[in-house]
Amino acid sequence: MDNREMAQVFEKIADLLAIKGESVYRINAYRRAAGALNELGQDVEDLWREGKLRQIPGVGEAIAGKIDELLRTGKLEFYEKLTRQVPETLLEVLRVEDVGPKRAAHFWKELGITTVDELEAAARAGKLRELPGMGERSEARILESIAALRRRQTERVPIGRAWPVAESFLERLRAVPGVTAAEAAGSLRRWRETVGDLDLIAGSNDPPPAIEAFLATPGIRRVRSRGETKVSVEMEDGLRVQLWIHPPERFGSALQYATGSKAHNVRLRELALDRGLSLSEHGFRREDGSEILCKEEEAVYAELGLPWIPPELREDQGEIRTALAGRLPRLVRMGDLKGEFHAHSDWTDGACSLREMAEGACRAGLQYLAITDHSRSLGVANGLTIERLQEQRRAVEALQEELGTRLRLLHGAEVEILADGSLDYPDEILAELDLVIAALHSSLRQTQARVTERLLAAIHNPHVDMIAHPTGRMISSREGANLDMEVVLKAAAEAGVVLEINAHPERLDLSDVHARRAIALGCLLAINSDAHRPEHLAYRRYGVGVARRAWAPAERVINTWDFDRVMDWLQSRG
DNA sequence: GCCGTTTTCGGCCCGACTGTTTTCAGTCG
Repeated sequence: MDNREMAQVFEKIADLLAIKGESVYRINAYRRAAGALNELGQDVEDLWREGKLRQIPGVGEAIAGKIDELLRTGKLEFYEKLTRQVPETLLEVLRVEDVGPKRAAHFWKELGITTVDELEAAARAGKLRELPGMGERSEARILESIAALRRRQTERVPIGRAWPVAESFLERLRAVPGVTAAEAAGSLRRWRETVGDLDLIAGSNDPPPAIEAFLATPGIRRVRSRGETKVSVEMEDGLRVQLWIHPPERFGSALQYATGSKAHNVRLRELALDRGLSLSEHGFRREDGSEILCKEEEAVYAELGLPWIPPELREDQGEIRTALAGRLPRLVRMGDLKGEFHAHSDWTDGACSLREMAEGACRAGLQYLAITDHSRSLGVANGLTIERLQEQRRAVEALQEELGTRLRLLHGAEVEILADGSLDYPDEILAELDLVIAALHSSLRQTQARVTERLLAAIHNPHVDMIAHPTGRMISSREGANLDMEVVLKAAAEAGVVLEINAHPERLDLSDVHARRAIALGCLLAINSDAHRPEHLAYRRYGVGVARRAWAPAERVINTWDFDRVMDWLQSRG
């Protein structure tokens, strides 16, 4: 049982306890433990073997005991007992918007409803409106929510789709007279790999025109709620977008609050309470009731004796302690990236010529670009035979002649790690390349032992400089290989092989959690677009988001290095 | 159920919006 599966068990326990009407604090304890497991960065089973479960924040005696039982037996008697008391299918009912634990319990106990289908039938039959606290409108609202739930393909949307939608709203809002600022908040601003919905904050003393502009944005299916200062809509594809409008003098407090994460904000509130202040989206309130307004987010942190903390770190993963100690890293920024190490051309499955890719890199302000087309075994991508690879090298050299010093080209390849762990080109061919990226594209479903062994073999090949998208996952569609990541990261650190953060928004592989662990273990990282056309170079911003969430200092990301330093490094590898 | 430079018990964030209510409960973030 991996961390994610175990976290899901604890999330379910929390929901079932909520339906039972248990103490919210007990419920939250399970949610916190689930969150901690998701953010752990290493296999919980390793900590378990070392007897270190209690070191996980939010895991005490009781939950440690449950983790132990789950790992020993694969089952949990406590969970099974709960599901005998509360039907497990009610968890599905909770996913309906506007139905929380209280209503779910109510519907179940009064009407025997245990599934979404039964809830829908009851609503259509006009039975919900008869319950106390319910009425016709609540019933209609629940029917709408059920329809919206069925339209939504997935609960969370990849960040690569979310940002462009957010930007279309923000652009309109910023053009409204009286709007002093408009920013994305929530998990989008923290650059999580997927977001549940979009949270936007605007500063204005005159909300109505801002709300009008917001509602005039194309693609809205329906308005979910609309108040004086807050409005919420659902897009055609089910994505939810909400806007809060605050007076400009409170914009910083509002943005800080809405950016979260919840756990981060709870910690900040504790710090505020220590200072006799209470903190909310409206700002600080002193004990005498007077207010401290924060126009800028920096002021919120300054009031608590903290430097501004980058949103990507706000996950309650030690950022506040580190900030108090003045030890926050100088995180890598988009503007730090000087080169791209992973790009394709029409020699394989790219859409554009070498020259078009090079021009794109120049427009993106890059100093250097590595052409790394696919190797011969990747037939679907028209992988390069040795002859074509060598022909391509001459073409790259010719293009370099033309480009002069505008852009430095590297000739490399994205070389298949074959099912037996060997590489797709012989060593003497690899030795001719400026840069060798090894990658898994096939046989991802092998056992953990086998697929890990393949990757280790690649890492130990002296010609391999970098590993592309280590797990091969696709966020919306495919689980990655079941790697023993701890072993892989340690081997990469030891061999000096760079691990890619593939910036394609469907990959983001390494993930934030694994990248952070990689940094802790001493690995070097690269942020690569894996561009198949020049516009894909813009994906790098998503990779930067992942790297920042991993606490990556610029120094550890080799794209921040000058071309000369990159060449020195490659030569030192032989 | 967890946690501790306010330690082993007593805290654990808080406001907007909606709908059903004449003052509040539920949900959400």
